[in-house]
Amino acid sequence: MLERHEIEAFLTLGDELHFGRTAERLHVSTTRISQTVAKLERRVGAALFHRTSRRVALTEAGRQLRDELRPAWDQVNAAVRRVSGTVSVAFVGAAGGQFVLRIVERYRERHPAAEVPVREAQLGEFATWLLDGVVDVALVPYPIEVPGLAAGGVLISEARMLAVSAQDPLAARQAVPVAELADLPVLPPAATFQEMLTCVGSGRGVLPVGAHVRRYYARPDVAYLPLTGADPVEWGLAWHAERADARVVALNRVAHEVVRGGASAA
Amino acid sequence: MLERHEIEAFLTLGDELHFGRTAERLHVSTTRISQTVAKLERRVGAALFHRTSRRVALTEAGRQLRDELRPAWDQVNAAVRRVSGTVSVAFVGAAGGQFVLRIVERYRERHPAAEVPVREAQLGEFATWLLDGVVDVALVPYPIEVPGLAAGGVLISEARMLAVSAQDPLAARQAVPVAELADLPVLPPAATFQEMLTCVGSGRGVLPVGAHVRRYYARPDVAYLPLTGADPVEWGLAWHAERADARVVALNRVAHEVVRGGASAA
DNA sequence: ATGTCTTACGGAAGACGTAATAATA
DNA sequence: TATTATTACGTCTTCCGTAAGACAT
Repeated sequence: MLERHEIEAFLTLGDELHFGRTAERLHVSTTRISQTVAKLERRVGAALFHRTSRRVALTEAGRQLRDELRPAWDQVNAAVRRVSGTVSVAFVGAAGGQFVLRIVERYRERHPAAEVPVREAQLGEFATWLLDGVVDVALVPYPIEVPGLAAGGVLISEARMLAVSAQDPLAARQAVPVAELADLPVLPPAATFQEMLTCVGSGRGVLPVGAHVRRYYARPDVAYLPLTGADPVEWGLAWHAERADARVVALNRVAHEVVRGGASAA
Repeated sequence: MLERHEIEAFLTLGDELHFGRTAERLHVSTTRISQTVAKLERRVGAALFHRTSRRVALTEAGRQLRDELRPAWDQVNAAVRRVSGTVSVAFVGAAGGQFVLRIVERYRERHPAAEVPVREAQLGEFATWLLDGVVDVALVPYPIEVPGLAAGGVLISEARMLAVSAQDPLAARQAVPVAELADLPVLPPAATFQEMLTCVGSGRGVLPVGAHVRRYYARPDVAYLPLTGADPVEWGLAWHAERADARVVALNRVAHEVVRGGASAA
């Protein structure tokens, strides 16, 4: 019945309520949106938008169509994304980005039609992203303690180190036994990792980190010491348990292949 | 992502597993189906059909896509049909057809984009049709005793008459009191109305009918007599209670307007 | 040999953008 | 007057059918 470009023009205009922004999002001219929507209204036989040159609003019929069409159309697109292997991936931290890129590269070789967008997530965000469907998979530090998320198994294991201020007397030592942590001012989680390192650098506390941080977050104000006796930091993929999918298992398999193929943590 | 004609070609070919029949159903050439499906497969990045010049079958990916795409696409079309006012209507009996056509004509005036297919149903069929979604609304004799169906109110009320064989001594009388029915061989329901009238004509029994039957089913072998004292026969619209919809209420309203506007039973 | 899917190619429909116009605040 | 939607029109993609080819039974 309706053509794809009509559906997308209608739904986007229903979101934006503005022909210019709609055209921009759809990478066409505003003219096209105007004509497409007009044609769609003729076809449906009812006005879908009230519009003056100053305001755009959905009519009752438009609201009804949007409410019914949006979920259905989303499902259509989800179906083709799944069959084409399109997966969106997030990573946490700089090293994760490096590693994810290698995984995605290998995955793309096997799914040439798949689009695999990669985004960076902050430590505090990734759980929400996965649960809300912002991304399908994320490379995150284990263990995952969020209910509803599933883990794909450890991919990277790295030594745990301690980030301390370069000014701190600790910085002169070779290593710190893990038992000493109890006596040190360990920083609480913050929104971004750089933020926490800045706190470390200013001497407000210390922070246990993975070994890769030494290389990816080298700073003059922060020193990194081995945390002797500590458990290693482990990384792996995570996803929304109920939305698990042929695509995510495929991506997880590829990730483990990349690891076995000699790729190791930074 | 996918174009309408691609989706329809894919889903139809998934049904038919035959390019020729698919092309026929879609009113295009087989060439088009071949090219469209080929393009779709390139776009998705996976073969959707195994095919030789002798056999067509869905691949695993094709099966998956079909299973996910079909319900989503059906929803898209249902949304469009609802907003455009498209309704499918069935009627029972010849007089019902006349009346339904008048209702539909008026309805179409108000919903110029609506397609309103009209079909005839046999007495024994209409409930199944409504429950299965074969049609959205039906004009049927009341009362409706099928659970799950809703009634739109009496539209037509006509005198009840008795169909008897022209050979029967009864045929000579002016009328039959309803009390006498208990002593007469009333025919049980059969698949079609003509079938039952044939039984009446052959003298196997009598049949209470609505007054319009006298005019629409006049036969030399059947005579119609007033059934004095009997309740009238009532007709009205029926629909699937849970799928009730702006369209069916609109159609029901139009039907009542047509009745009030001076249109009466045959 | 026949039925069936695919490739080659010319024609038509319509999707698209630029420029000019109308309408609102 | 400035912003925004609509109309007019020419271009160009691509959808489509006919005819010929390839393939399987």
